[in-house]
Formats: sequence, structure tokens, C-alpha cells
Amino acid sequence: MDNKAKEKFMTDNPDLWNKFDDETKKYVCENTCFWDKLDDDTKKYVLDNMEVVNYHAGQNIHSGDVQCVGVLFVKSGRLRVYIMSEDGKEVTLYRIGPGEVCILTASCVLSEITFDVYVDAEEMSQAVVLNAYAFSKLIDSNIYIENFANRMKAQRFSDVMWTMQQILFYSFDKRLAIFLYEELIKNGPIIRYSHMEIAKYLGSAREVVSRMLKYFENEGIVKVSRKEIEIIDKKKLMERIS
Amino acid sequence: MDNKAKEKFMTDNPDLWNKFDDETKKYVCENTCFWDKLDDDTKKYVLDNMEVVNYHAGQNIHSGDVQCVGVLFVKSGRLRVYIMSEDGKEVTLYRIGPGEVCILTASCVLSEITFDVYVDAEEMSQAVVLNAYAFSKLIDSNIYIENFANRMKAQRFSDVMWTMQQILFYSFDKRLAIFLYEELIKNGPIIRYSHMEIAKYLGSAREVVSRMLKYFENEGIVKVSRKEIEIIDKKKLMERIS
DNA sequence: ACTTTTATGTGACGAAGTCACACAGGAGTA
DNA sequence: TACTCCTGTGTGACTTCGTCACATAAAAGT
Repeated sequence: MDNKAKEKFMTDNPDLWNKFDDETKKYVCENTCFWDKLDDDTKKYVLDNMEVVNYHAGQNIHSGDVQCVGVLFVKSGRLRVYIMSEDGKEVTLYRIGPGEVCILTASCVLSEITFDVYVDAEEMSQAVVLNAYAFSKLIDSNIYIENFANRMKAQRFSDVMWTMQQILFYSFDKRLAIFLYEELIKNGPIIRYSHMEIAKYLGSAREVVSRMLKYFENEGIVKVSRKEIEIIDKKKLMERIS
Repeated sequence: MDNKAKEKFMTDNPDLWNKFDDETKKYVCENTCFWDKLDDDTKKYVLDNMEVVNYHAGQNIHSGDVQCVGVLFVKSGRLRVYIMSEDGKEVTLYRIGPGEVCILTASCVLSEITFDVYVDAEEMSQAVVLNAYAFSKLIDSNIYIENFANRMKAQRFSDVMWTMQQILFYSFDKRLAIFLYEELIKNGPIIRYSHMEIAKYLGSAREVVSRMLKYFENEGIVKVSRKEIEIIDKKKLMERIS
């Protein structure tokens, strides 16, 4: 099976792949702060309720209170956590990468979380999932797991505050520049997002992104073509940020 | 001492009043979810590190990372928790009333909280304060207290998300209407805030509030005078909200 | 009666979001 | 090849809301 075919198989069958990857599950557990505090029965219960799941690029993982997946321990890829208005406007709260935990996919069993949140896989991603029902049981019965859940929430609280301060206090050109700069650092000078995707990430509108990119292009900071932005003057970009 | 003089004395001496109100401290403790889980030594330690403090209307309690007060168990009055931009623009995150806990006044000892937050007393307020150093010690040594701290953070996370959704997704007239309606429910049809205060609460500008209030007045919803807004048509106000 | 402080009103402007529509480039199909 | 469809981008007019620079007015202090 070549790479392309393999990828297609995986995206068509998100749940079949690597279903019982015990190694991975164990690895995730043993790197979690609560693991040592559990008795053997509980450890077994955790492992029995975990599975390795793959998601394809663009796949929706969690939608408000419709689904209730559970906690995701992300192994690879990247997830985008966002809120949505009644008329479909999206604002990205934060993104989650390898080694991080997505707690809000279990929001339905987290009593203090009263807002609706959405989670998509931005790229092809793999995660170890502890299902919501089991997680709920564990939270109720074990103080260390309850605390783990609460600590994860608090961590994301800070991420969201960072995002909000950006939206509320920074002008749009600066925010776009910050976005481009972060992408530059992560994946090099070629950025393969559509203007629409960038707008959703920044909580803005597609036209606004297009206009500002055109402006940046006139300034000689970037070169814009279809689904591709090339950063050609890093120095000028950085000037815009500070 | 008549009421006015008494109030003046209290505002001039925020820390002197009711310094060793053991009844209050005990009451607060015994209504806290972690109290039963503590051994006697720890209980004593908690009580020894608490004091009853009064704040006068408008007093700043916590400023970013400058001060580090500790956890506040609010007995009376009202606190306003907000963020501030470099150029002084404020956005209110939420408000705290009697019976509630202000956890972010201890942000300096909360490892997951990485953003700067400000807390003011909106009215003359009284709170039982567990100082930051003791709280930090307690968090490190007792899982129930750590969990209490994390749960409080998570709760406020939801409050902030509610506020953010308002700012990001609702038009200004609707948000102002919601604000007025909430005040109406809490304190009756006369609202004694300046336009500036309302602007800070809504994360907007004073002129914008003035203009919209004038517009509401023309619509016959409110009657505006200096430092006072009277709601004269509750039905019309509610129509604006939905 | 005087200044000072605080609260509010107003018009012009600018930044950014909204709307309607045009157009361009690939992908798939006949 | 020509055709359609779909996605992505460009553009101008308009609206909303925040900003700035004032003016005015009402209270508070002296």
C-alpha cells in the first residue's frame, strides 16, 4: 500500500486503524500525573476504556453537546478548538498538538464547563481516547483524576485568555502578522491556508484577510497565490508585530 | 456614629475593621467543600491565615502581578474582575457577589494562570481572605485544596466564555440591553452607573454607550439623567434582547 | 461666586465586519 | 476540447463600532 492509498484508507476508516495499540495506551497512562495514584483495578478500568483513534484532516471530532467523545491524548497531528455563533461565525480558542491533552471534548461530563465548544482535526491526527462515560465515573470516584480534569481546564483557561486579549486589544494587521510569524516558525515560509481558514482562526472575515494580505503584498512582506502565502520579508513582518 | 460617618471610617481604614471575626471565618470554612477533608492541624493553619477585610467602593484589590492578596470569600458587596490592555482599555470578565469565591486574586500562586487580571471592589465589600502564601502551601500539600483551586478556576473559565461570546457574537445594542435587563432584575429599574462604568463593563467606549442610551431613550425604553438610568419600558427592553 | 472635577453630548473620522457580486483557476465530465 | 461546477479570491458600497477632539453641563469644593 503506497502512502496515498494508506492515507485514503485511514481517512475512510477513522475508527478501525490501530484499534488496540496497547503500547501507546500504556505510554500515555504512564506519562499522566494521576496514573501512580490509582489502584490496580482502576488502572485496568482506564486501559479498558481507552482506544487509539485516527482522524482525517478536516474531520469534526466534537460539536457542542451533540457528541461526547471523552478526553483525547493527542499523539500526532493537530486539533483546533473553537466556538461558534448562532449564525455560524467561528472563533478559534486554541490549537492542540502532539503530547497535549484535549479536555473539552469531554465537556458534557465536566460540570463547570457550561459553554458549547467545537473541535476539528486540522490535519490527519491520532489520539488515545478515554471515553466520556468512563472518564465521568473516574472523576466522581477519584480525587486525583478529578483534579487532573480541573487542572487541564485551568490550563486552557489561560490559553483562551491569551487569544481573547489578542482579539480585544490588538489591531487586525498585527494579529495577522502574529499568525503568519507563528506559522513561519512552525512550518517554514510557505503557508498553505485559504483566506477563509485564516479568518476563522483569527475570528475575522475572509474579505478582511484578503484585503490585509494584499496590503502586506504591496508592502513586500508576502507573496500571495491561491491557497498559498509565501513570506518573503521576515524582518518587515516582525516589525509589524512589535 | 451615624451611617455616613461609619462608612467613611471603614473606607479610610479598610484593614482595621472586624479584624478577628472568628465567627465569620468559621462559617466560611465550614461551607467550603474541602473543609471536612482536612486534619485538625491544617484546619487551624487555615484559620490562622485568614482575616476579615473590608474594601471601600472603587478600591483596587488586585493588579496584575503587582500585589498578591490570596483567595477571597466574599461576604458582602461586589467585586469586578477585569483585564486591561497596555493603553488602559478595560474589559470586565465577570463580577463576584456574596457567597462567591474570588480565586484570581491569588493568581500569582496559581501555576496554570498566566494572564494578568485586575480586581476592584465595585461597592463597599467585605471578604474573608486566606492569604496567598498560606494558600500556596495548602495547594502543594493537600490534594483537596488543590482541587478546590482548580475547580474554582474552571468555573470562572465558563463565566469568561459567556462574556466573550457576548462580545464576539452580539451587537452592541443587544449587549447593552442585556446589561440593563440584568441590572433591572438585580436592583430594580433605577441603574446608578455612569456611562464610563458601563463602557468598561461591556468592553466598549463611553461615547458609544452614551449614543446608544440616547437612542434607547428616543425609543422610549429608558430615561437617562446624570449617573442614573431609569428603565421605563421593560417589554421593549426584552424585545431587544431576543 | 469662583474654579475644578466629573459626566455627558457631538461631529468627523477610521478600522474592521457585512453584503452583493464578479471573476479566475482547477477538477471532473461529456 | 468544451463544458460545468466548485472553490478561492477580488472589489466597492455600506454599516457598526471605536477614536479623537472638542463643547457643554452639572456637581463639588473653596
